Amino acid sequence: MGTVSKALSLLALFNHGRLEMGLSELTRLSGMNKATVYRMMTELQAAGFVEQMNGDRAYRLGPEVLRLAALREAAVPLLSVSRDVLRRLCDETGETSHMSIQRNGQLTTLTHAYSSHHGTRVAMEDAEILSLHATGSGLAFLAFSSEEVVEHALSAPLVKHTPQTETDPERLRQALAEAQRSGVAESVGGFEADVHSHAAPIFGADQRPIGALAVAAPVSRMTVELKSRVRTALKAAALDLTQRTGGFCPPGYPGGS
Amino acid sequence: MGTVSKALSLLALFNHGRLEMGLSELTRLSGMNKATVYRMMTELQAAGFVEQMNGDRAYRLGPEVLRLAALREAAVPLLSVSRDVLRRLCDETGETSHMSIQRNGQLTTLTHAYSSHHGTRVAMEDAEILSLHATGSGLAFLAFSSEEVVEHALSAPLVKHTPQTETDPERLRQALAEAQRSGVAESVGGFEADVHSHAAPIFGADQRPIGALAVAAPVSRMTVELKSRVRTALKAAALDLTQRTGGFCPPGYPGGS
DNA sequence: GCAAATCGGTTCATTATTTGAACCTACGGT
DNA sequence: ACCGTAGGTTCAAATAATGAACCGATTTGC
Repeated sequence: MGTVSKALSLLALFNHGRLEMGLSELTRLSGMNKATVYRMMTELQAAGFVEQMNGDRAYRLGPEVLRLAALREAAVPLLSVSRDVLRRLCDETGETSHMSIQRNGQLTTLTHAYSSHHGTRVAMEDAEILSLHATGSGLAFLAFSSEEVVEHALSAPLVKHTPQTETDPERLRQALAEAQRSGVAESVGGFEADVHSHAAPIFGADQRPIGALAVAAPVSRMTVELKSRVRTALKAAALDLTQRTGGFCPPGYPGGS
Repeated sequence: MGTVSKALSLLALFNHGRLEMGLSELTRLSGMNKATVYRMMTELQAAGFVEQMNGDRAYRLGPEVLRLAALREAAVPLLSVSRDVLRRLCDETGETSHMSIQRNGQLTTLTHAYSSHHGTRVAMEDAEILSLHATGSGLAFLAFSSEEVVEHALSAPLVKHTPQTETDPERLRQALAEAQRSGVAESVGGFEADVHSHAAPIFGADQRPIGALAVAAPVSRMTVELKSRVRTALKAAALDLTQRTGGFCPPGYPGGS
């Protein structure tokens, strides 16, 4: 692994639980030498990828990532299109919706929308990592991924996030088969208790899944009628998002050619 | 300069005019050896900072920058607060509004909002680099920056973007003095012909300016009445944004304590 | 109130990595 | 067939990364 990769791996250590980190923490988590980490952070800081605030010695992500994200959006308008699609998906279903993309074997939520239709709703945070086996999004993504990806995901230890989390590979494969048939995957309380999530995959220009679109509702509100409405709206929204971002559905995908 | 900085400088080459670049172009622009650039781009790609699409060999920014931007937003909610502030600023003035931040001596627009009040409006792109001497945003930023920053900006060759661009350092300093008094800077057709922009600075936790908030209108619509409304709304909006992002106005700033 | 631990930051000889000229193959234009 | 340019690869030489030890300042434990 080159020096550049090591430096970038420091950025990968940031997540929702660790929005700020000191030098020692970065050193511990990365397993690298303190001097090495220090020099790398100094270079990352000079480039604006991280910053150290007033007096505080902790590092946090810097403004340059915003500039790059804006440019990425200019090249591939995934977020702006998603926000539009999510807004309508929310309005149609009355529930929280969110979009996530895959990177490095992980699904990360990037944006979400809330409905004001109900007093209670499922709360979301952007940049959260979703479990592949325990969320609707994860299952929707896996259902249309290659066998190697599925095998890799299901052979790893399957975390039991809640008592309801399904961790039996055989039954998970059944869920994937069902999602392949209908185009929509679901998970009931698998990631967070009391949350029933439906999700459909988003495809890239190469017809492979790049992420997922999901609707998350409290278990108590998920009636047969709402399920039907969610599934219909979700399929249309995912197809819309795929097409408007220059993607194509694979031949076997139900509903969209 | 270390290897990491060199690799990150490759990312800095991306801008609105160059959303995608091939290996040769990157090599030429960076002035580095082709093999070096190739290895660095390979590492950046492995980390998800750039990607090469199907068959096409050109590189573009990758999905990892979106994840980092979402985390930066979680730590410092500048964009989300800005979008809210810009929306209202638009509604109040009926004109296009935008927000930009400073990085490395350059002002980059990060987000904007349009009004649907008029049939015509000033068009914006995110991630555009704003001239410091020829835009309201640039002048608003400089007006509250240190003397070294102002001197550095005004001693560099001042590009004449349009026939109306003011390039006389002496008169620009007068404009800065006026902005210091009122808290709002303006530029009439200095960056793009027929665009009249007003702007106010945004301050960080250290009381130094971090960027600017601006309203851009067609010159023909900028009446005395509208100017007055824009200036009032802008001052309130900039103060609001500064405070809601944890910033503080400097002692000498008019209007805000 | 003192000692030990921890923090961010720095040094410098050793070592491993980066570097770059040259080379390869493919492709499009003339 | 020739030339220019593209992306990608090789390997000896040169340069930059590394890490143990060290420093001063806080913080923690007792």
